[in-house]
Amino acid sequence: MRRSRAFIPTIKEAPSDATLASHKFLIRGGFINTQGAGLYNFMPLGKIVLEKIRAIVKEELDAAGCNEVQLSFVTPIGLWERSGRSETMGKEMLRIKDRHENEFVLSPTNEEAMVELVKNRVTSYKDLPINLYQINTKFRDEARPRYGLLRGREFLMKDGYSFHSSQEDMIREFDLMEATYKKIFTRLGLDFRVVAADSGAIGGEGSKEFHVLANSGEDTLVICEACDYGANIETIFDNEEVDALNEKSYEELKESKISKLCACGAELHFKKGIEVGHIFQLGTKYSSALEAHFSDENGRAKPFEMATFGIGVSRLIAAVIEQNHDENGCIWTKETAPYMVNILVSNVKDEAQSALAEELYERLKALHVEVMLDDTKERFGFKMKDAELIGFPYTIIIGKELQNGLVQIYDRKTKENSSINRDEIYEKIVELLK
RNA sequence: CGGGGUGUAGCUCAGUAUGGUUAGAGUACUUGGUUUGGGACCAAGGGGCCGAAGGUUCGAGUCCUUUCACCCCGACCA
Repeated sequence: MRRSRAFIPTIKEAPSDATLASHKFLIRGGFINTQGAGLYNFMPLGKIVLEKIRAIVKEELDAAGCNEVQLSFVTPIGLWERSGRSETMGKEMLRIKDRHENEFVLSPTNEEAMVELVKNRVTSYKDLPINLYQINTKFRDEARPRYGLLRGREFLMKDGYSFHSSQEDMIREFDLMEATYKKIFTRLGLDFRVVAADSGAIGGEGSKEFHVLANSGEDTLVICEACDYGANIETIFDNEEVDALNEKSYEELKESKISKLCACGAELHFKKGIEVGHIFQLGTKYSSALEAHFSDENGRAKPFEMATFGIGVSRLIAAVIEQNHDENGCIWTKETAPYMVNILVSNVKDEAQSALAEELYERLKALHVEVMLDDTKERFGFKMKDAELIGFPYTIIIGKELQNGLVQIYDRKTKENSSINRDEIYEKIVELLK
């Protein structure tokens, strides 16, 4: 993409309401803009990142044997009345009426709809197990949306549901999804932890959360560095005790509770996390309520054993930036960067600079490298600041050193600026991208 | 949903206690010139139903009423 043709409205000042780095930089960098409270538009850069994350989620789930579907976003209220969640989820569900005064809900999650989809279509134990997922818009009418993409009302989430003939098989799938989620977050280049969690409004027994570690995280995690143990603090302490923790008088709580939690006995640490994934063992809660049955080996009707699996896809965009940024802007990981390479022409009026940039641009495009050519007439400093704000992993600087036969590669993460002979730059950048 | 706050240029904000020329600054944008390796400088421009609706007044960005939106603290939550 040529910068001169791209719609990337970067701005110098962040909106006054943005407090988090991800919120500020995603807006300043022209990735997203605010449509209303908790509502965001994805502009070209944001859309590219969103699609990249979505693609990785899909690839790994498909590889694990899941089936992608797409459910309607608007659902009849009756669906929610049958499960009882019309009551229990309350105002979190946004209700609307059509011209006939029929009531509908903008789906906040889809257990009911997915059970209805499978009910009477999967009727035998021979058809099980089955794992269905979708990556689709959700709407939760949060009492107080905030923090940009981290807590919007409308968001993109992957929600998956598996159906089984036995609890053992459901647990097998649960473990498979845990492993799959680890692959996904590892590919995204994130530092994350899996912790024991509360099941909350979704219901169910065993549940694990996946947290991206970041100081701005809303959740507090108790983590053992020696073994795999980790838990959301909500599972260990009640609210009063959590308040006590915030006042740093937690030594006694630690003595009384935490010390008994970790089998290996090593020291436990508190860390802040952003929840980006949550997997639940549901059992038969929804299949029973909605009378979704299959026939077992003896011809007896049984409700499906179920599990459910969520990933906050749009939230992940913000999580990547919360974990990877500096004072100048975004630092994308290799799998999330909207463009891997930015070719910066310091002075577009200099024919030698432009010619080399054009040549490199065409060669990299031919290799299917995601490359931006900054061919705008801005000054060098402006372009550098812009490149840092957007967060291209590599910027090839073609500027005044070209008269000495040199160009530079600026590494966004390390901030190193290394000079390369102009004849070696193509091979060098291809090497870096491997 | 409780408590607090803010709506004035694309963005960040002055101006509102005490009503009174043609509503301001910075930034962004346009044009010209000078610059040219870290968000340049000079000059000249364009851009506002002062959130909306009523009201008081000779006169309202400013006062009154209603309403909408947004933000912050809490409670709640992927």
